[in-house]
Amino acid sequence: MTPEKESSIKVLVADDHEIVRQGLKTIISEHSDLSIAGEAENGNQVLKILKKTKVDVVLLDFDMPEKNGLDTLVELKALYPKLPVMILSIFPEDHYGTRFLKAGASGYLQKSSATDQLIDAIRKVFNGGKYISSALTDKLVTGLNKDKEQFLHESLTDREFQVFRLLATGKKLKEMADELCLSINTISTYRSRILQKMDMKSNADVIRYAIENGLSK
Amino acid sequence: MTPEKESSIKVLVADDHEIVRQGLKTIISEHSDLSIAGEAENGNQVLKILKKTKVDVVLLDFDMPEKNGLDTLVELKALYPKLPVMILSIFPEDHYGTRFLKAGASGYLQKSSATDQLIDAIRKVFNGGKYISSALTDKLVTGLNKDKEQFLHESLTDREFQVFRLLATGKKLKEMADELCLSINTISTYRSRILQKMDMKSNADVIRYAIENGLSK
DNA sequence: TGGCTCTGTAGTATTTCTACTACATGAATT
DNA sequence: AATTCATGTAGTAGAAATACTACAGAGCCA
Repeated sequence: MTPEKESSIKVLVADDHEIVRQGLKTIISEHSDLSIAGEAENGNQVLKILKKTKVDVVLLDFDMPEKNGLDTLVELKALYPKLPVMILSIFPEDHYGTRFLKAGASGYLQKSSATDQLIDAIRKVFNGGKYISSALTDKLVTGLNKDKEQFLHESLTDREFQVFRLLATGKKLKEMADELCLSINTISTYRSRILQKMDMKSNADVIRYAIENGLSK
Repeated sequence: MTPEKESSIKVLVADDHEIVRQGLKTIISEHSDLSIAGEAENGNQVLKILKKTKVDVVLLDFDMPEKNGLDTLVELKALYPKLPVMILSIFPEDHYGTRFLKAGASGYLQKSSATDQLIDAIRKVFNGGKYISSALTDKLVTGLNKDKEQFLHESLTDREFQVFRLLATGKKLKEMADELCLSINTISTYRSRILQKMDMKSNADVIRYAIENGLSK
């Protein structure tokens, strides 16, 4: 492990894939102004580490089990409003980016991005800036003036959207309820609201939509 | 980069995520009996590298753009039947594992696996073995001995296929039963047989398969 | 020719889903 | 301040899906 420098930006790496964590650690430790503050497999570990360790920037995987990126982000921002959080995801930013930025993320980066971009992004959010791709910037700018909903799913609330994603992968009510610690009936209510908002009739429509719009793989 | 040793196992790393490639390279180069033969962002690059370079094992990401893992795997095995290929995926092996093994992969590993498992797997497939989880082994023993069908759905009977198509569009049991003038229970039986034959767990899998294989608009 | 396996079919019992209803907050609007 | 709307949450009852079992005919193979 790179010896921690006093002046370096301390980065907490959170991803459930060990391989990805390894990649991030390697990339970060190759830059002398950055260092690893710690690593976490899920959102709960992130919170635990933050209690004990000084962290300057959190790199948070979107899609973690147990406690996912969005939930973790919300908690994180409640506890540490000033801590910059970068979201990492395998999905294109134009589909999910705005949701995370609204929830307080400082940036959103696809995992397929170049390492240079990652480093840039970390430095930028450390200095209080936001990091978003130019594609997303365009979308935000045009989206503010023009018709708001380019995508049907953008009208969903965060909770609804969580359920939407689970629904799209064919999860059962019970599984979703367990995962989100909610009643089966609550999930079912979300489902109804999703179908209504998106003008759909069945789970199959949701799955199809998710696949066709790259929200599910 | 680690200097290449004459005796080491040369691994080609193929993944569209630079971060993941970096992680894989780091992990591999920490083991003295392994080395990096090259890296590729997509299937075409894999083929290009193989033409010029000696490679002992290919680590292939399931989900690459331009040319995905399965397509690449098939081409690879056609050109280099003896070259061991490990599939890496973010998905649990019980969802997709068998498909890849049927197509000639030497192993299937989730990206969330421990690095030790990755190293074990590479060594094992290099020595001509197969690397699969024990959960998956059970499944295979029951299903793999038969001749491979090019498409999973080809093993369905006509009736089953009719139901398959209806299922894939999200039709309800009652609707299907009416359309085919059969009992709801009969449709349900077909559904079970479809899932069993195609190694699937839910209607969502069917819908996904149908979309991805152009069997559903 | 007897026995297997595959296919087409359906009933029963249980589990899961869904529609409908309800209520508490908090934000927005009048 | 009062009211309305959006959101997060859950209960109940009825509908739908599913698992399990069963059985008959067709074809196969030994």
